[in-house]
Amino acid sequence: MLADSIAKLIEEMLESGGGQLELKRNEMANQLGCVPSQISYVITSRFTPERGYIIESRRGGGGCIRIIRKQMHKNEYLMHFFYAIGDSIEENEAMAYASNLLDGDFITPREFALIRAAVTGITSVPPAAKGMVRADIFRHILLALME
Amino acid sequence: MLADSIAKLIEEMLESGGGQLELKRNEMANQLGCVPSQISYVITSRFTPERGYIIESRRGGGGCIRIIRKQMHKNEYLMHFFYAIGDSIEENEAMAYASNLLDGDFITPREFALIRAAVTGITSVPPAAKGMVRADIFRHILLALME
DNA sequence: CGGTTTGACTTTCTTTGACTTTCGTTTTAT
DNA sequence: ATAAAACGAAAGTCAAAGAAAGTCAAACCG
Repeated sequence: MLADSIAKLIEEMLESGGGQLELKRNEMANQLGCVPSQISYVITSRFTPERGYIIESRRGGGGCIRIIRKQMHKNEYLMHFFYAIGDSIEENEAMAYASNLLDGDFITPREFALIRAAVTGITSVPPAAKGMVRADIFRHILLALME
Repeated sequence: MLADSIAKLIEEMLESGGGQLELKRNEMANQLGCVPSQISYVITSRFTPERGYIIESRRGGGGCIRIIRKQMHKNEYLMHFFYAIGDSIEENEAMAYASNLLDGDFITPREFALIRAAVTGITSVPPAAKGMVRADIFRHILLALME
């Protein structure tokens, strides 16, 4: 469906733009072969404030639409962990961090279990490298939690 | 009887879809030569929540009906993936599995993002070994989801 | 009578296009 | 040279048409 593929495109652009994007309505509509108001429809029906998006726009020559995915202060907290990790981390350290996240209601018990599975599930890596791989994974997970 | 054969068809589709399916009501009715509301009747009379089914739908252009079997049994479904993985898996394969889990409501969007983070976050592993590490992690995660 | 079948009608979501508003630029009048 | 007017290029709005699923009551078997 048209609306869905536009929404997907916008989400991808948001992703690669780190939560922000600017688009030209007419241009986009042209590329997708649809009428410009279709873009408006998708934005107003899918990227609403209730779902955590801020929309700004400017009309006239050189106008555009900006979409911003709101992020909460939670991210600052997560960032704190992100920098604390360093480039290698032991299993128990990682799980201590995860416990903090759970305690602070930043993750659910299931998500906690999932993180433990990921962090302890790297059996096929040489022992010397495990710490680095763990840190890798954990940092990526933190980033995912910030979305 | 009509209702029974529709129910049978849906059950078969559920089976081959690993417990989930998406159908277009009008299309199906057309193929079976019956009125669309007959499909609705079968779904509401046979695939009820009490019998372990989740029904979702969307109206309008491109709309559809999704049926998910949740009772019989989550772990069976997860096991299916567990064995399908093998001892090495590519990123896109892994994410395809994860998408299925998401579609089937076995994981939340956040959990999906978390899995992606784990699966794509193993940058500090020699390319040749990545597949194995990924498979490791993914299997562990599946086990975690089974509780 | 109880479960089926049907079809008319409703609701929801999508698509389109005509018309409006806003903004930057360019032209014109003083 | 400057202020006003005109123009064109966006985006906004809205209503109508279209596409699908939902509802419900009447008719129809068993």
